[in-house]
This record gives sequence, structure tokens and C-alpha cells, in this order.
Amino acid sequence: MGMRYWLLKSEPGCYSIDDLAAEPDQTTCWSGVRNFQARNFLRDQMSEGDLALFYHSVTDPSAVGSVRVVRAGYPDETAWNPDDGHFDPRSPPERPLWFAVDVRFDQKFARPVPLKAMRMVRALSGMELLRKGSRLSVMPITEEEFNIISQMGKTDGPG
DNA sequence: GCCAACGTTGGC
DNA sequence: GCCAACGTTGGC
Repeated sequence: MGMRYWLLKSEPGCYSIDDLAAEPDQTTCWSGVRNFQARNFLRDQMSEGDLALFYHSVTDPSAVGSVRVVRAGYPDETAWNPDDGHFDPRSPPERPLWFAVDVRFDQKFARPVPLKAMRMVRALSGMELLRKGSRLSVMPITEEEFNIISQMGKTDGPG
């Protein structure tokens, strides 16, 4: 099966691409996702070797780099810890409801690619991210979309 | 801070 | 199974 491309959202105040780059192994567990559609992607479709754009939401919404999936879906252990903000008693270890993947830092773009800039590119107009009210935090994108946005992240320009 | 959009919950 | 109420997300 060919490799897939994804987009992962995170509020930078919660976890940014710089936080990921600063990890000792530049790897983190992408946990805490509590939406069934996103869960299904994590659990069923993300494979080791897949690439994902890292998107900062809320504050200066923009794609800021990329990561590589280094471990496919496995149970999200943050659901098991009552002291964790993502604790969910409906997801016990013997019958996990929520899943996570591991991702490793790939690259940080020379310049962030703002949501507004993506909206101006016709070839990106089919992206779920650009739909008004889109709240999905894990979503598939096409190889073309990944490549276009990565290229935009390299571009030097005014502003 | 505002508010539209959306997912989830719970009463019926 | 419907749907109103509610909480959350996320752009602006």
C-alpha cells in the first residue's frame, strides 16, 4: 500500500512544532484526540512512514512544517490516567476506545503557510481544512496538497 | 471576545 | 430515533 499524507492540528500554546523539535528524540505520542472520525484515521489508516503536515490552529493559523509517522495506531494511554486531562473511563486498556500514533519531527518550514494563503490556491480548495467550521484535528490530504503547501513553506517573499 | 459550526449528550 | 441543549473548536 502506498504511503498516505495527513494534516495534524495542534494549538501551539498546547504543543507546537518547536516543542516537537525540542524532544530528545524529536518524537512524540500524538495522543488526546477525542473525536471519532479523527480516531478512525489514527487507528485504521495511519501507517509507519506516512507524512503529515503540522498545523498550528487558533493562534496565527498556519501549516508550520511536517512530521513522519513512526508508529501506527495503538491505544491512547492518556485515557487511562485519572489525573490526565484526557482521561476517559469509557476507554479501559482491555477495550480501548481512543488511539494515538507516534510522530517524528521532519522539518519546520522556512516560513509558515497561513490558512489565508492556502485559501487563495485553487488546487487546495478541496481540503477539509478550508471548509468553514472544520474542526477535524486529524485529516487526510493528497500528495499534491502536501507538496504544494511544503513548497509554499519554502518560498521567500514579502510579508 | 465574539460567534458560527459542529459533535455529543440526554430527555422523550 | 429525534432533536434541543450544551460544550468545544477555531477563525476572525
